[in-house]
Amino acid sequence: MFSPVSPQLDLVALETAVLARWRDDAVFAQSLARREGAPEWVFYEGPPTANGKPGIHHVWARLFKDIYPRFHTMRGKHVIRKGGWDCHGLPVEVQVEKELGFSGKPQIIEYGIREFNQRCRTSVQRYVEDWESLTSRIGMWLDTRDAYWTLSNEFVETVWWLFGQMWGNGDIYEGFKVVPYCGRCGTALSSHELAQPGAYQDITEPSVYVRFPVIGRDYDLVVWTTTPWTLPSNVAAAIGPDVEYVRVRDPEGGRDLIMGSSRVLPVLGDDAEILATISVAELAGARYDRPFDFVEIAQDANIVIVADFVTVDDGSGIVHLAPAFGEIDREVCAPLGLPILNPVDDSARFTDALPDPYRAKFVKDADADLIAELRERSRLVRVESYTHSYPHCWRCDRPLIYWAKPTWFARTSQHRDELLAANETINWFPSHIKHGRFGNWLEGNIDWALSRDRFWGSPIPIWRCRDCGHDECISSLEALRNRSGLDLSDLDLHRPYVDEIRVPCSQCSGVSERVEPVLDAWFDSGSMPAAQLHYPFENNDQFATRFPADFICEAIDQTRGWFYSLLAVNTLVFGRSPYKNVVCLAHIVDQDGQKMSKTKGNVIDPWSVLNSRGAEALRWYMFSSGSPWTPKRVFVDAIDETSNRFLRTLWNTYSFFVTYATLDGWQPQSEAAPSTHVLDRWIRSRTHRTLDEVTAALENFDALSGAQALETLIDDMSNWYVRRSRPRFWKSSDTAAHATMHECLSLIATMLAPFCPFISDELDRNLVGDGLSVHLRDWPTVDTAAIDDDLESEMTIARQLTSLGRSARADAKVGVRQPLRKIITVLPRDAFMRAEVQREIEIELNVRTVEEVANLEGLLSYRVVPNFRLLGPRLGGQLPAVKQALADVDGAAVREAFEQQQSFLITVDGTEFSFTDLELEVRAEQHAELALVQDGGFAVALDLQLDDELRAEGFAREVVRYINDQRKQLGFAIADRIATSLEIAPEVVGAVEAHLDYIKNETLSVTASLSTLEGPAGQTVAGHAVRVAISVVDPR
RNA sequence: GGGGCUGUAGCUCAGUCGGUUAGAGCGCGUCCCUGAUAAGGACGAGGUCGAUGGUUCGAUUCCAUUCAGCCCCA
Repeated sequence: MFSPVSPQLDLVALETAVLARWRDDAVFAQSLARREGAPEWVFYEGPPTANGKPGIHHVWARLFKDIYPRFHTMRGKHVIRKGGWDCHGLPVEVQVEKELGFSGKPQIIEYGIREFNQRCRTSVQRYVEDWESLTSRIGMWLDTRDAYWTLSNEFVETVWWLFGQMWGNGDIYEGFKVVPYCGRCGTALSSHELAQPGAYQDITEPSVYVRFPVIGRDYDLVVWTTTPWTLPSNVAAAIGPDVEYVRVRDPEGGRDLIMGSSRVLPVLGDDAEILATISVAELAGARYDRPFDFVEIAQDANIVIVADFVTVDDGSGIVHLAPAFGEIDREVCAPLGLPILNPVDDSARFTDALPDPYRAKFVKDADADLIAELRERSRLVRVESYTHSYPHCWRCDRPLIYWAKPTWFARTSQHRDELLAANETINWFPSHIKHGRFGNWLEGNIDWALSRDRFWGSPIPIWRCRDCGHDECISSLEALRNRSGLDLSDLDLHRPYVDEIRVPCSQCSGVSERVEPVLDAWFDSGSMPAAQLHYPFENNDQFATRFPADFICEAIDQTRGWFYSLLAVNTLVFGRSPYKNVVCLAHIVDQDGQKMSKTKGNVIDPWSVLNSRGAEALRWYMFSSGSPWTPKRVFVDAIDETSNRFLRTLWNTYSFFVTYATLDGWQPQSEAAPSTHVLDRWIRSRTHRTLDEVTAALENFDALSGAQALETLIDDMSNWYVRRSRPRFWKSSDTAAHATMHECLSLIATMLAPFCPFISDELDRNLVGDGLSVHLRDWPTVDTAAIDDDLESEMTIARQLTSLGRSARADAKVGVRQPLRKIITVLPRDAFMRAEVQREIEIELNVRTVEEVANLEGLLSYRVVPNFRLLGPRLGGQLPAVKQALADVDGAAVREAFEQQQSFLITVDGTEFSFTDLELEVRAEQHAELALVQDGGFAVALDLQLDDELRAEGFAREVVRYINDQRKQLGFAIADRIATSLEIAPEVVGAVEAHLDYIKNETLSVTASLSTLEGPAGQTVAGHAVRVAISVVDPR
C-alpha cells in the first residue's frame, strides 16, 4: 500500500525528510559506488573563493553543476563530484585586513606575515562551512569531505610542478608590467579586480595641452595628456601615420603650433589661423625639448615617432609617451630602446628625483603644481576639464595609477595559436562565447602576469642568488629538500616559511633566496585538474582518466577568469584543453533587471528562499524559467509562480493517484500488459515521448527544453488524462487506469530526478516502494512501441475541438451539464479521428454524438489559404498573382474539386495551374445559425435542440451536482456511502425517477427515497424546487 | 572607444533552420466545472515580435544601420 499523501505540498518539510534519508542511507555515496568501474564522466568543480557567504547567483551555478552530473550518473557513468575551495588571493587577504582594521601592506608586515596568513587560513575555513551547508541544502551533491583546498601543501606542490614545467619550457620570464596600481594599498590590481563593479568610475580631472618646442625648427608641438604628473617621465611624442597635421598661428603670439588639423577647432577655437599643412614625414624623428627635465636621461630620447594607435578622436593628435606609466607607451617605446623614467615609488609618490614641491607627493596631487609651472614657463596651451571613466581601487576607492612594476610573466601570447586550437575543441554553451567573448579574448592574448606582491598565495618557486642573480626554479618538495639539505617534513608551503629556506646558488658560491611574490590565485584554480589529485606526485592513474573534464560550468564572468586560467595552464603544460563542454551562465538580477548589490538593498538571501519556498521551488525556477544564457530575474513571486504551475500540479496529480489507488486497494503488478484504453495509450505515448525529449535535452546541456517538456507533460496528465479518466479511478472497475498512471508517474519521477531530486525521490519512494532512492536507478529507456504519433495528433485535435465546443456552449449559454444531441465538426482535410478519440469529445462535451463534416456544408463558407511554404519555391514571382486569384475562389468549389479529382485547376493570366490538396488548404470561414465556433481549419457547431429526454438527463445531472455539493459542505469523506431522500417539484419528478439509478451511482447513495414536494422548498436546482436530505450510512 | 548578449502581450518568458492565424504562465474581465475542491477548466481583452533600410514572391525570423538595457574589455 502507498503512504497517504496530503494534497497540500509542504516542500520545506519534504526536503528536510529527504535530506535526512540521503544522510542516513548515504545515498550520494551509494550512487557513486554503484558506478564504480563504469566509464568516467568527468566534472571539475570551479572552486568558489571562500571569502564570503554564498549568494543566490552561486546557487544558480551550483544547480547547473548538479543537474548534469546527476543525469549522467543515472545514464550509467561514474561522475565524481570532488569539491574544491579557492583559498588564496587578495579577496581573502582583504577580508582579514578588514577584520584587523588594516589599510595596506606595511601594517601587515608589521603585524607579521606568519600571523596574517594564519588568519587568512582561519577565515577561509569559516566561510567554507557556510558554503557546505548551503550546497547540501539546495540538494547539490558535491563531495565536500574530499574537497581540494588550494592552500594545501599537496595542491601547492602541484602548482609548483606546473609552474616548473612552464619554466622548463622557457615560458616564464621576468619583465616589466605597467599595472593599475594602488599606492595606498601598495599593490597592483589584477584585471579581475578591475572587473569588480564600481572599479571604473567617471572622474573629472584636468587635461592639458602642452608645448613641446621642436629643436632646430620654428614651431612647437601641441601634446595632450590627461595625466600631467607623467610629463616628467616623457620620452617621446607619437604622431599618427594617417593624420593630417597643420601649422597654426599661436593666438598668444608665441611660436607656431603643430597639431592634427581636425583638432584645431575644438582645441583652439574659431579664431585659430591655419597656416599650412605639415607632413608626417617632416615631423617624424624630430627632437624636442621635454616639458620637465628633472629626471636624468642617459640615452637619446624625446623624439617624434609614428604610431598606429594615435587618433584624432580627442586631444591634439599628438600623444605624449611615458613608458613607465602606460602599457601602450611601453609597447611602443621598448622596441626603440627608449628609456623608462620612473620617479614614482611604490606608494605612488614622487621620489627624490623630483624637487619640491613635487617630492613625496601623491602623483595625482601634484597635477596642479605641475600645471602652474608649465603656465609660468609658457609651455601651457590650454587646460580643460576632462571627464572619463577611470579605474579605482575597489578597496580604498582611490584612483589607481598605471605604473611599471617588475613582474613575472607566462608567455601565453607565444602559445596563442595553441590556445585558439584548444578552444576549437571545446563545446561552448551558449555557442557564441566560443568565437565571441572568449575567442576574441584569446585572439588578443597578452602574456599572463603571474606574480602578486602579496602574502597569502602559492609562493613563486624561484630562488634567486643574492650575488650573481641566477634564478633557479625548484618545483617540488623533494627538490627543495635536496637543494637545501633541510628536513622539510613539517614545512608549510606558504610565506613566510618557504621564504626562510635558502639554497646554495648553482652558478656561484652565493646563497639563493626565494623571490618575494606569490602567484596569482587564478594560477591555482587553473591548476586544479592536476593539483586536486596531487599529480604527478601521486594518483597518476586517476589523472589519466580524469583529464580532461567532460563538463564544467560557471557564470560568464569566468571567461577571463577560470575558463581562461584553466585553458592557459593546461594547454601550456599538457597541450590540450582541460574541458570539453562548458556551460556558461549569465548573471542574476533583481525583479527590475538591476544587478543585485548590498548598497541597493535588492539582494535576495538564498536562505530566505530555501526556508520559505524550498530548494525545489528555487531549482525548478532556475531550470524552467528562461534561458540560462540571459540575465535571470530572481524574485519570490516568480519562484512561487513556477512552483505553483508545475510542482503543485504534479503533487496534486500524484496525490489524486495515491488517494484512489488506496481506496481501491490497488497494488502495482509488474507483469500487467499495457492497457488498451485510448487515454492510457495516449498518456503512455506522451510520457515516453517526453522521456525521449528530456533525454535529448539533458544530453545537450539544455535543461530548459527538458523542463518545458516536463511541464507540458504534467499539464497533459493533469488537465486531460486525469480529467478525462476520473470515473475510471473511482469505479474500481478499471485497474488499467491505476496501472497506467502508476507507470507514468514513476517514469516522471525518474526523469525529474536530476531537476528536482527531492520531490522525485519522495514520489519514487512511495510509488515504487522497493526502498531504493530514485537516484540509485538507471535512466529509463524509451518504450518506442508506446509512442503513437497518430494517436497524439488525434488527441490534440480532440482537445482542440473540445475547446471549441466549450466555447460554443459558452456562447450559447448552455451549461455542460445539459446533454445535447450532437455537435457537428469540421476538420482540416488531412485530419482524422478514430472513434474512441471522438468518444472522449462526446463525454467531455456531454453530447450524444459527434457528427461528420458533410452535413455542415451549407452552413459554412470556405476560404482558400495557399500553403506558401510549398508554393513559394514552386511559383516564385508568380505567387502574388496566384494568391490574388485564389482569394476570389469559392472554397467550397475547391473542396469539391479535391473530393472529385484530387486537384484543383485555375487559370491566372493565361497560365493554368494545378494544385494538390497539400498546396491549398480549405478553411471554414463563417458561421450561420448554429452555435458555431471555428479556429483555423477546425469548426464546431452545436445542435441546441432539446427534447424532454435530454432535459430530464440534464436535470438529473443538476441533482447529482447538488447532492455532491451537499456531501462536500457536510464534510463527508470521498468514499462515504450515503442515504438520500429527495423531495422534488412535481414538474421534474419524472426526470429524477427516470435517472434514479444514475443519481444513486454518482452520489454513492446506497438508498434514495423520492417523494413529491409539498410545502415550501428550501432550494432550487436549475430553477426547480427541491429538498434533499443525506446522511452517512455505516459502511459495514 | 572595441567586443558580446538581450529587446516578442500590463508582467515574467518560450518560439520562429523565412511561409501570411506568433505562444505559455501570471495579472485583469466574464463564465464553466465540482468524487484532485484553500483545486481544475473555458472564453475574452491585450502584440505594427525595439526602430529604419536591404535581400526575398514573402521578414518577427536573414543582412546592414540605429536606439535602449545589460555584460566584458579599454
